[in-house]
Amino acid sequence: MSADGSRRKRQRGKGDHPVAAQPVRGKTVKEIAAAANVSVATVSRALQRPEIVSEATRQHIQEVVKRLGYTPNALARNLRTARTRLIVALLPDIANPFFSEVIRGIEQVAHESGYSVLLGETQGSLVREQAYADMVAARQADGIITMSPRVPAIPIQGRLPVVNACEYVKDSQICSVYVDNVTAAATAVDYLLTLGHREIAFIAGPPSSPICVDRELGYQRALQHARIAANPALTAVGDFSIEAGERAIELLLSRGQSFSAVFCSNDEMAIGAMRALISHGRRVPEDISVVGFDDIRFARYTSPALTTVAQPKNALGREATTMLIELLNDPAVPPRKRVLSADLVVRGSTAPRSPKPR
Amino acid sequence: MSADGSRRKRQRGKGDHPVAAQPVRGKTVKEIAAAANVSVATVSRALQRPEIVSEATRQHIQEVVKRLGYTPNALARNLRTARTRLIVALLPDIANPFFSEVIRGIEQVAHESGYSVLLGETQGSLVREQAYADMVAARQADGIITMSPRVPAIPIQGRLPVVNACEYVKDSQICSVYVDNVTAAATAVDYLLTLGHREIAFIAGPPSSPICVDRELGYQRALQHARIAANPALTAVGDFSIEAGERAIELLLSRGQSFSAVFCSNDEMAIGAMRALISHGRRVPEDISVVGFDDIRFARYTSPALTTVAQPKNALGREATTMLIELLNDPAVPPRKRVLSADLVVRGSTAPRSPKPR
DNA sequence: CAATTTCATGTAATCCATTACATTGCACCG
DNA sequence: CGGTGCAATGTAATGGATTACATGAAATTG
Repeated sequence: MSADGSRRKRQRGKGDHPVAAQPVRGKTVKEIAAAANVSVATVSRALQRPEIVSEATRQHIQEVVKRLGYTPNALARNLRTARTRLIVALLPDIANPFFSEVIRGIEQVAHESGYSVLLGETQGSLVREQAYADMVAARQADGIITMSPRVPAIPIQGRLPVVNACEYVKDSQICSVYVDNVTAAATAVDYLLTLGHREIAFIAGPPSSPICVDRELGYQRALQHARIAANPALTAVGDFSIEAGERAIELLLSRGQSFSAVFCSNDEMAIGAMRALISHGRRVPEDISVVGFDDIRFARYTSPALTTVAQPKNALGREATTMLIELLNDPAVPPRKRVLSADLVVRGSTAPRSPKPR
Repeated sequence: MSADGSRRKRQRGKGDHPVAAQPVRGKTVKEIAAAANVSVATVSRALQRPEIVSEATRQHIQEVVKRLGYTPNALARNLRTARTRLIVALLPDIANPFFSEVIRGIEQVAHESGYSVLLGETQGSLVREQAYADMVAARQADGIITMSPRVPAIPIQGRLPVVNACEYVKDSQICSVYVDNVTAAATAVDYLLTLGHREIAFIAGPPSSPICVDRELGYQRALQHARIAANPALTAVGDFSIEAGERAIELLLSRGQSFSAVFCSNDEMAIGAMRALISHGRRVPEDISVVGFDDIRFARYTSPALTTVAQPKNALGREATTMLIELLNDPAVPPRKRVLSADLVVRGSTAPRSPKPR
């Protein structure tokens, strides 16, 4: 039958992609068992729990495994055991250096606990987030750490194996780890106030993200404490990119309002802001002070070096992963939100308000 | 034979990790088939190739699937079909912005072809690389794109489903996509020469990476063409980090050799170099010109903005993925090395050699 | 109208490893 | 010496989806 075998009827849908002709399958336990003259069970045991196999058998099997170059099929294993020991970390944007440090923390804890981490870049797209989340529903991964302010829907029963890092969602069922953005932002603005600044502009992040709302809240709260009326004309909104920071400054300057300091919702926008200010002939920090948020690696290397709010990036990652693994080990642990604190790092981009403004 | 025998049953190896008590298993085709009053085959078909199932049945099944919240178990599917439609991209360092753009290119092509991409950060560790590569041997992924100058061993028969991007290995069996680093580096150094520089320092990258050797080669070749004797005292080696760039400058300056320009093997080291130069009272570019390599996103935002060699990052990623998918579809395609070209981007960190040096 | 396709669906084999349960053999006990 | 316990290993069920092959009904053909 099918002497030629190859392209039978093979009718295919239109949206389909070419299919590999290559069903190269690897070695199986069976082959190893045969070669080693033992049963499949013994081979499996020799590999999974060597201590319950006799010394001689174990060595013999290991030798055969090595000689034949056998790697157990993880799909079969995971199918059977219903665990993958794999965590997917969703990051909105690899290009954003803020996340790299968080990832480090995630990987550290994951590896300590015998998990592997795979990263999925979502570029803020819900579709992409959902696609990666579906891997959990499809049992290809055990859990998810997401750094967007959203939790994808996963149609499984019981607790969602999802932890929110850096961001958080209202849903009290979802574990989160993040910093106290209100306080952190207020601290930064307070610092500007102590430097004598009164007209402090604010470059906000996307309002869809709760942490951005919080940062704005902190900004307003600090002003309020100092009995300074909020001036909506001093606020611009950006999307976290360097370019957005530049555009925000263009906008602020075009409004004709004077200001002697800018607080930015993240470092990249601060970098853009500094650049735009300089290209408009303002000196940083002599004319205008700039403060960022995150303390990305490059913040130290801008000139002037950026004063910013340092998030405990590594700790955020570590803590999130710890929570996720806890939850994977025991779905009954109560959900919790863990709030870390962030510290202001003073560098060269801030200075006391100069006597003659503008 | 376990003379110890202490904890009888449930005895576990020492390196073991806690095991979840939760074998929460999801819905299965069987349940859906039962609920929809059809056979499992029909359910599977309705989901995989809807066009071969009758309109009515298909709709009915889809309704049931939705109602019951069913997601097919990908492990079972992949086990059966021996394909995962998953590509793992190994990147040495997420913190390095160079790779982000490459990843973009990878994801674009992958998605167009119905593949998902997962990223594995290796931090240059062979062990980590190997761990991710093993996923292919274990059939958890179809192929690998690696951005290190190494190809992990994968014990499978036939062609290794591996493509090297940005870097390349000697092995002619392995597909690679990279830029002509020799020419690119030479172009950059030529440019410095046309600006009148004669004493050009070089900050090399790790010599373990062929592309770094090539960049050094390009540097030397350009000097040679200009009949300038190579001066080993003007070369320092770094590991691609900003800090390495700073240290390299410290070293070069400490040697007491004068130089009016520095060519760096990547942008981050160039950023570090600029910073170190400035903190030593040298002006960039008035006293010393600096050139980088890669054209990372931040290169445009340093002050002065960095002159650098722009790699076609997106194209590198796209091309590598195209190759990999080709190879996955037909393991018989001949291996090839694809060399793209890189362009010099002139910005503010370079200037003609000033008349009075030092 | 009988013969032949075609279509829609069902039955059951298959992918590969894990593991509950069964079996064997030996040491040790009273 | 028969019985008990344990270590080592084997047999076979299991996980969940895909799909070759089989079947029956409807459509087409001469």
